[in-house]
Amino acid sequence: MSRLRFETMQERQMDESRPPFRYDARLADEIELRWQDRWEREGTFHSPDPVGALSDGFARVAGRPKFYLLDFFPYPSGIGLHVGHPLGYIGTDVFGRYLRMTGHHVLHPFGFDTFGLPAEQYAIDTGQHPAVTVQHNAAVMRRQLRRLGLGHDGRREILTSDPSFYRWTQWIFLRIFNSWYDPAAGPLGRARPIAELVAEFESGQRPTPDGRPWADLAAGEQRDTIDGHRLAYLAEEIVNWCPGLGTVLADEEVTDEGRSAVGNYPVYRRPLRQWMLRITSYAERLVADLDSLDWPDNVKRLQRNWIGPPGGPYHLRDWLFSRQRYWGEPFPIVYDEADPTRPIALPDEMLPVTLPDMTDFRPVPQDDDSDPVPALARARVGGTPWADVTLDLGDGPRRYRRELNVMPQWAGSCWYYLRYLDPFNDKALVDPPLQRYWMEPIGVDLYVGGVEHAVLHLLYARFFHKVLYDAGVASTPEPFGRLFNQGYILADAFTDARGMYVPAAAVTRRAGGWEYDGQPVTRRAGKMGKSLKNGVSPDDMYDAYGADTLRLYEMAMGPLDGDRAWHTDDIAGVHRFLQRLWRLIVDENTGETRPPAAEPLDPATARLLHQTITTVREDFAALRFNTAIARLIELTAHASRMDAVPRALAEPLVLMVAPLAPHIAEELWQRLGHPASLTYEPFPQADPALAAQASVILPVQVDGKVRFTIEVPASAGQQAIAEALAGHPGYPRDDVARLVIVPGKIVNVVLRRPDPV
RNA sequence: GCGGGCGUGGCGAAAUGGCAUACGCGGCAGGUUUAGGUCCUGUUGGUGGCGACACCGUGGGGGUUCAAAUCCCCCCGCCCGCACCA
Repeated sequence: MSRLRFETMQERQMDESRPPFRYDARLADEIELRWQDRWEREGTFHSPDPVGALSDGFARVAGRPKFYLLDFFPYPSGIGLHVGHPLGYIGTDVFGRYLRMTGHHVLHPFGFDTFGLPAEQYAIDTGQHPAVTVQHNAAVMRRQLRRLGLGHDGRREILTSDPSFYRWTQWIFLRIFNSWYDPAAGPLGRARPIAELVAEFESGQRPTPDGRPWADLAAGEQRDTIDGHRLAYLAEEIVNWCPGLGTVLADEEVTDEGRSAVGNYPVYRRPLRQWMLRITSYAERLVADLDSLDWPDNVKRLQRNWIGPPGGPYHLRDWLFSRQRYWGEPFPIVYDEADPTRPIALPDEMLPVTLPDMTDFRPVPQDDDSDPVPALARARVGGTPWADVTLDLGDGPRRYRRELNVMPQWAGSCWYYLRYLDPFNDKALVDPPLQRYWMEPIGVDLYVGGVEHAVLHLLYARFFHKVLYDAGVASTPEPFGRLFNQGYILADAFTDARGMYVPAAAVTRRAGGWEYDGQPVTRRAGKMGKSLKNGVSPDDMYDAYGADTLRLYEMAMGPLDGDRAWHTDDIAGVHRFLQRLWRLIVDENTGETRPPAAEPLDPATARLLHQTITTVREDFAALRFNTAIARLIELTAHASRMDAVPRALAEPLVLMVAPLAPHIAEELWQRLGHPASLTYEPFPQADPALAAQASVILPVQVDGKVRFTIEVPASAGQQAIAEALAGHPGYPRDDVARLVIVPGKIVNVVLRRPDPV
């Protein structure tokens, strides 16, 4: 193969020149698996709640400020991860570990969005049931992410397709269905229970649309009036109906010729009766409350543009909330056989409405002029249609017909962050004290994910949250106080003379170009993936370098919010850094811990250490992991030049590396004599007195060009610097028109201009 | 078209008004090694010079300032979003 061919154990044993205890992939693998086991065994990343089922151990962290750290959860792909996927997860893990070491009580949960089209499509493609494939795929991802050493509280993991979860998605739908928006309540209005609207009509406090007394309206008219106010309602909506595929399609799935992109079937624009959510009622609040959020400006702008200009012509339309597919949340709605168009909400006690098991759940092609048939129309339970059900809704057992649409992909992701707070609660969506403890005052303290969800997911989740806020379930007006968009990992792709992609891993760098199999190839930029043959598996990186090196490399590539190009060759740099760090503390020939020197730090080392602590703290706090790594590499290089590393340097260095490369740091920390995990060890504090320079070297410019430098006491002010300058032989004293002195920074000597002739 | 963003060594990048290129890759030289690889040390923007140095240099042009990669204007190039769609 290529440069990505990894050394075998046999080859390693033949290599006698390599020190046996050098930090390499083999040693990293052993260290990492051992610490991952220990973290799991000790529940290192379990975050105790103040009350309830997960409150054990809360006393230990009771005084700490809480921090709710959250990743956009993924849908579990069947293909497995490439190294681009976990970039954001590594970033939040590094940050979470830093927060724990700076005295925060961190909640960092993780879960999977397992309902929806990607999961259903994968199941269809592989001929298996989605309930099976999502479990399998989640297990694959769970293993790959665990191998990265991510510090999640695994007890809180949720899957949106789990009935114990989607029971509450249905419960939220019922809150929406049983609410109406009162624009007169408060400055921008709020949602109120539908029962209060009924009471206002009945008492005459609120006039009916045509002015007749409420009691004079027929029962059906009363129902239609009420239903017309609900935040969830049925309406005729123009959709892309593709009979050939048996489903409605998104605009993107329809070609310019009006046919389906898949299969090239005709697509018809036609009105169909669909569930809608009245998100437009919240438009003004969704715009106004953006001002309170610490979000990237471009995401706020996208949301504002999406919702529309302020003050009335809102373009935003209500949210089409039903799908004709199988793999989604059933609606908790039935229809009376005698009145089949008016929806009836099920009571909370009848939740969850579980999705029936179906062996053939694929959409079925239809005739051109037929209506779409939801997949659930074919579901049968014990020989009878799942749709037909006998229920007692208060007036004795009657026959009803179930709603056959399911909710869209987005439903579960609109509120999952609340369920992490109380995942086992079967009495409530979330226990109010837990909701208040973790969410107040700004909601999730940091939410990290890709910018591709800048509009829809974040807008829909804000809408759900505001409904829950109006209903008194959520106590903050917004779900996500701070948002951060991590960048994407791109990778070089290469094409040969015929324009065909060649495996990027087997391309080698040549002076002035690139070659594959002895032939020159052309480099092209592209997203990492199968089609460009440039995917890199994290498993290969573990085999070649270990997880700590992979983490460090991804964090060192550049700013977390920027796109960056993957270059496997560059990993060697951070791997060498970890090898040097290891060698400071471990004798790579014997495997013995080198006894750290006991003497105090020399002033220059102390100064560098404390300056490094200062900047690394600032960098971590601002998610600038790339520059933090540069400072730590410099400090390690300095330590490498010492005969023996004093404990007072080795320990803070290991602690500062720990958020980035936690496994090797734990191992070294233990070898330095600390039996407990360093997860909750205080992050080093800088001593300003030790960080201070006695003197500084100031560059002296003459007319803007640096000519020489002077050394002055660090505390020197304008006067002292001017005096030091006057004594320097390079100072052009007779021609100075102006002297600009910026203490601690620079001096600029402005010369007199010769008189124009 | 409209809106937004970006442009710095061979490459990823750092510097947000104050010595441009920290840190890493790659390159070059040396050490270790039978050799290659690994590892270690030094060096590495361009041009000129033996050299101390000098000049040029952050896409191009102009401006503000003692001082501009950074702030302003114009131009060029590239990227993203543009409405119910996962």
